Amino acid sequence: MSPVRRSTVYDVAREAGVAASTVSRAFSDPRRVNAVTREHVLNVAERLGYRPNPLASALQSGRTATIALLVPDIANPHFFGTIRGAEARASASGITFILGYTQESADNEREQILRLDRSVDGFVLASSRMSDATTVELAREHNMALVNRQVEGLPSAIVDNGGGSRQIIDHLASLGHRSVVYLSGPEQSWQAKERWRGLSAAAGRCGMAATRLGPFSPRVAGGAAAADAALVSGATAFVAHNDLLAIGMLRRLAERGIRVPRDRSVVGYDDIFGADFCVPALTTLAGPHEEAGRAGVELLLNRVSRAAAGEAPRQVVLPAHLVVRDSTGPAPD
Amino acid sequence: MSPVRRSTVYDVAREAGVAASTVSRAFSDPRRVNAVTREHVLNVAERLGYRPNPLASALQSGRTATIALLVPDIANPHFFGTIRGAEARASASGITFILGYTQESADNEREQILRLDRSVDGFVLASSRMSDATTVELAREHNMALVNRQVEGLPSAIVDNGGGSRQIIDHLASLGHRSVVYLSGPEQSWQAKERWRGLSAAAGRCGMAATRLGPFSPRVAGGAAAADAALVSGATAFVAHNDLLAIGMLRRLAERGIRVPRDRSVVGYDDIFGADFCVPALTTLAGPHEEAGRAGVELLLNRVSRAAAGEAPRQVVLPAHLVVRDSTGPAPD
DNA sequence: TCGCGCATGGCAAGCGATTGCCAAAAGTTG
DNA sequence: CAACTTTTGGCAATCGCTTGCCATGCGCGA
Repeated sequence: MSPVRRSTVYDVAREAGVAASTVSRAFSDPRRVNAVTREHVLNVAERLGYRPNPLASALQSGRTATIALLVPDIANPHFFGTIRGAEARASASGITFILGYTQESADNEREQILRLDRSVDGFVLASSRMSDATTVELAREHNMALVNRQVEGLPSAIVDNGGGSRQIIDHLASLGHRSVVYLSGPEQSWQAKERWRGLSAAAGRCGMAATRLGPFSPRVAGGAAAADAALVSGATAFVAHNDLLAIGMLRRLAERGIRVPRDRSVVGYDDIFGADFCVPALTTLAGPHEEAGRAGVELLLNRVSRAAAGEAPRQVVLPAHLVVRDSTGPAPD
Repeated sequence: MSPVRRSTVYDVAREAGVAASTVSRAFSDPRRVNAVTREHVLNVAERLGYRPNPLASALQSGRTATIALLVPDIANPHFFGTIRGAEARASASGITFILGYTQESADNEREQILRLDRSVDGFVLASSRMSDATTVELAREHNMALVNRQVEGLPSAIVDNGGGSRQIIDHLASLGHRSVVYLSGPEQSWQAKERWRGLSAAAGRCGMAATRLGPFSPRVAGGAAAADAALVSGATAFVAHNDLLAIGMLRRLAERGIRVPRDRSVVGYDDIFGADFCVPALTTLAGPHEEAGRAGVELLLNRVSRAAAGEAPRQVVLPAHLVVRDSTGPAPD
């Protein structure tokens, strides 16, 4: 492997007949060095195959040009959009992208932040499971932005599932449904709360009965329990915490001989890969999750400059929209 | 954010009444310091909330406790298994995990390796698009392991798609098919070559006609072109480069009124999320991809010690197995 | 001609750990 | 008890870059 000695600022400096500081500035602060000198230094550097050592640079300057994205569950296709968007935005700025997996645990999340602290310039937390208090406290010492979670005083980018839930209710209401049950996700999930808040508020407005069951494991495997519970509830429309759960429910309902959408309607959230080709194709609340990931990184990168300018952190809200497919239909008699 | 001054070895040293070197050793080389002293140092460190700065440590020691996984395409669910496995194995060893996305480009891959070089202890390349020559050359200066790609002299972990392809042919042959067409993936894809090699060899052995078409974009969107081309070929069995392509083909075939599996049979590779609930459910060659990701990291971590012991790099081959679902059936008359 | 300011480059002190080497203390052995 | 080994801790150099501060030289106005 690497028995090769990489060249350093000093090698370049010697070869170019300047001081190391000049080499450093030629790369990082062009205005600080004469254009001719700079050109010369860059040429020599090129010839020697010099690349600045990011570790040494970070150690001295405190800037790592690296960010970390922490997600609760790598297995969940829902996060792929966020991951892609975040990675793309980071690499567009030449920033190294660390992916951390917190296993749906707030402690784990906290631990990763502490561990990575010095190695990154900041964190993007996707669907963070930490309490508001813990989050705020950590934010005092660590640069961070949230995705699909809002906490007072912190920059965040969310897909408006709360508001979007209204679209679900309107859709169901127009199909004649009078009762809906929400199959809830993890208890610490801010999104689960938002979704329920949106659903119950909208249901209230149009006189529809709304109940909540759960929590259920937000995976395909959780669908069986959710479907059974939903059937017992007597509601005609089932809204699942996410598409994985919804797909699992569809499967269970089919097993039990319940016809969707004739007997019951099913709605999910996220519009994940597969939502369009499961059977029946799933009606679901889609959102620009890739965009949210991108925005999360953007907010993080801007945070320091905004704070310096005395501006408040931004809370970006991206619109969600309902994709109507085959899993919803008129309420049964 | 972080106006806080983190404590350093020196703070701990002063507070504990020892030298900084002792503090350092208390953490990294326990045998080198008396058990009582060590305990004391650790207590003081704990009290001061000391955490070693990984950057400073890496700069001096050359060890970063970080690895990078490079994948061609974050959007492809096929890689999720690999990513999960690799992440899990890395974090089990307390190793920071960098995810890089190479956009199916060999140049990009190379550039990332050069860029990250000093920041990581090594690279795991998943389905690398680089030529053997480039790979070997880079491997001289960089610690790396391959997943789903074999190159002479480098450690690798692959899912045996070449061998597994025989299972596909056997399955199709037993259903009476006499001709098969392979809808190929990216030209630089080693896997695509392996799959075709396996298919054509096995087909030859049982007197089945095998042809190859393509390359096609290995995504759902590529399925339409692939399906149309496959139909023209006249073969009764279609083997797609991966499940995404296969799902796209199923969709196109349905549009065109071709019934699967009655009129044609379709097989994919990877058994991705969704392969079991698309319609018809997809027959596909499944493999332990998570395991492959894990093994890739494992090989990387062991590489240095094995090289020191004069052992040759290992080439791990993990078995694939055919999952028969509804997209394959008896050959039409 | 003198003085002043600005552009440019160099010096050297860090950043926070690791580690080779040395010395003192403690333990072993005959 | 002398001589020798082993254990343990400290010193100080080092990893490669950044950056505050100083020195030089030049242009330019008065």
